Amino acid sequence: MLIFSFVRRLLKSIVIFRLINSLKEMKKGNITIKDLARELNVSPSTISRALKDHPDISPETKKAVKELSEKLNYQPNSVALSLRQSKTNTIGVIIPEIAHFFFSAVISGIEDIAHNAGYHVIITQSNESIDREMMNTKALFNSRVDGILISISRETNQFNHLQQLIDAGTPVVFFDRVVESINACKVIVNDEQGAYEATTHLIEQGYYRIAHLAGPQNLTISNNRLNGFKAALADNKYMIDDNLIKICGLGTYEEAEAITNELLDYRFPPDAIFANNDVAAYGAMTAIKKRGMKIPEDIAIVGFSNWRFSSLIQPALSSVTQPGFKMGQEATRLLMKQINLGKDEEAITETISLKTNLVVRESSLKRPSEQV
Amino acid sequence: MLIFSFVRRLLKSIVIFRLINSLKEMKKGNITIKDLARELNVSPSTISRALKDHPDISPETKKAVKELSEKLNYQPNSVALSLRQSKTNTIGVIIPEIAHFFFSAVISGIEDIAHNAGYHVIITQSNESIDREMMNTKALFNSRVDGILISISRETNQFNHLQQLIDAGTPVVFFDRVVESINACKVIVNDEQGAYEATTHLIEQGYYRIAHLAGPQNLTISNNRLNGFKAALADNKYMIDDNLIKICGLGTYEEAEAITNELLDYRFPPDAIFANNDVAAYGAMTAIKKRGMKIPEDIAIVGFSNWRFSSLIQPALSSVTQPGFKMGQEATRLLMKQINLGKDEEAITETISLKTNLVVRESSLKRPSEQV
DNA sequence: ATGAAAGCGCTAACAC
DNA sequence: GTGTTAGCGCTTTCAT
Repeated sequence: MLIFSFVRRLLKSIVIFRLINSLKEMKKGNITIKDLARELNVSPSTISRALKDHPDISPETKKAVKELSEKLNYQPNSVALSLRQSKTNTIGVIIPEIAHFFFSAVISGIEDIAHNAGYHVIITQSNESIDREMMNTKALFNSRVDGILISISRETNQFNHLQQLIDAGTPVVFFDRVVESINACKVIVNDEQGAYEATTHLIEQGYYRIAHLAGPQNLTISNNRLNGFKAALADNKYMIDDNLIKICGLGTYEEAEAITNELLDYRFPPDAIFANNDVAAYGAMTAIKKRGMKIPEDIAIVGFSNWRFSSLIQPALSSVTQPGFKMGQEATRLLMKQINLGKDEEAITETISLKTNLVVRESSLKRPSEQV
Repeated sequence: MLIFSFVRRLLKSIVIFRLINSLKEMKKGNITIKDLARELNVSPSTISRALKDHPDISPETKKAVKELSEKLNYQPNSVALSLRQSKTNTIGVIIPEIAHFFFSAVISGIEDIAHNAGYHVIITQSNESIDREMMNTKALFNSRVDGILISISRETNQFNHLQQLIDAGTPVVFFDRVVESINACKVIVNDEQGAYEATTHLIEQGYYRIAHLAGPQNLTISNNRLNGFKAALADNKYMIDDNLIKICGLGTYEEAEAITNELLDYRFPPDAIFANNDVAAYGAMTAIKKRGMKIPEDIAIVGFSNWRFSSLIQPALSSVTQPGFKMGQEATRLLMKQINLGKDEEAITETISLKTNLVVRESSLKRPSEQV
């Protein structure tokens, strides 16, 4: 009688214990290795080893551990792991703007490679502000990301925060908007070649008075594009007419519109315009349309493209597009290479230059000879 | 003499120690609280407290600590913090596709709110695959993110992984593509109202035979849009002609093109088309153009928009656009609310329905009365 | 084949 | 006002 009662109480307390236990687990859903250990009467280390198929562990133990972990839906805590191994399996990305076709394509490429390599991707945007870029660099560093991919903001004119990052040993890869003066891995678009191709294409189509709406000359990309433009003219024995090269320093489409109007007012106006970017192309298009002129019958346009206005101009105009997805992929590959570098191997500082794509819209380019 | 020599040796050893120390720090750039403590001959806890302006710490100590931490550029290790507080200050996002205008706008909205709340954002994409979606859910859970924002993949037809997540206590907010059967926070677009507005707009412009290219009727959104369309007709005392409602089940533009051709072959063809999505709109546009008909002189089109084809149709056609940025913001706000909920407060399960925007292109809509 | 113990970097309850 | 200690969850020597 007494024994019976004792056993009953024991059972009851066990049941209650289990109940409380599972309730607790329900509530915070965080089963740990300790929990498994307690349940199976082994030490945490055994669980840890069993879960990773360590050869020392007996098959029975392994089986038991795996079954229980399955049953309780044990999920390892990556944060603890990160702390232990000083490795987060996470990379950080800093870009000027997310909702931008080019950059979202880049992110997609980054995620593609990172995911396959077992890495997470933390996205931050600088919104073209250097302050925010600095905050993001610091925050990502504090999160101990294993590497950082960055395209600098338009405002960024000093680079201490980036140099510090590199000096602290964080692998960094720059893409698209890179810092010339920093010795690091970079992935860029071959703007010069893109501009060269676009201009050559215009020439091949028979255009002979091609203007260029250039970007601010302190930006490397603007300069490269201008150089590509000039090189194409030179290689085709065209004269370089400085009156047909106009710098749009503000970057607004109103400016481009005004400048295009100047060009159109020439006694011998251009028959084609190569625009440094889509904003300029849009401005040019606006000016032309307002005059009741037709594209491409009266004048052709090709522009480097970019998201903000692309939905407005892409269908109408030919463009030189940047390979965003590929850029994301290549940058991430480069980063992975650096991350997996042995401690004592020397850092790599490769620069990859990607080709642009020339997208020709029939409606925007015709041989003048085919015009009425 | 002897004393002098001793002092010199002492100084020398100190200098060497410092040198080695700073070299070590240079190499891995990871100054810890312990390092600061050792340097200042205080305990780590004092450093910790001094850095967070704990009232117990003397002003002098605080000053010394802050100066040193500044000098050595100490950066707290967020991983350790996360482990300690079981809080990562990170939220996870699972979307079908990143390089999609709508979704990148959503991400941007998410990052906006998250950043201001001091959170990081981890982006993962499911690529419309349920397997990958499940992997991502698990990986994010393992990373112990403080909450998850998700738009389910097109393939997702069972929801255990999501229900488990919620049961485990992870705050979850669904957006755009939500799961009806799960009780959780959701942010959606009011498709019915959007369709209603677009249709009403066509009616107001004087169109009187409006066809609808509908989507597969198992998708809630298609159904909602169809309902909005019908409601607008009904409210304007238009007859609902089932012959003018065509379901495009495949979702290809070729299908939409073929169906549009059917419509155009009617003895009394429609004078306007309201397309369930941009693919359908594009198909309709193609069919119309191939017949040499003009938009909108011969027939008008309005479509729900979405990125893939938007650069092709947006400039030409009016559209109903989804507020991606705002959706990201609202979803994140909702998530933050849940995260900041006291342990014992009951979960919230709010649903927010956002308005669409009707974007009217002059070139795509004219009063028939103004036609020749 | 398994356990005990230390430690990744930080904080907070508890001493003194 | 400051130090000691324990512990977040996990791995990994070193014992046994």
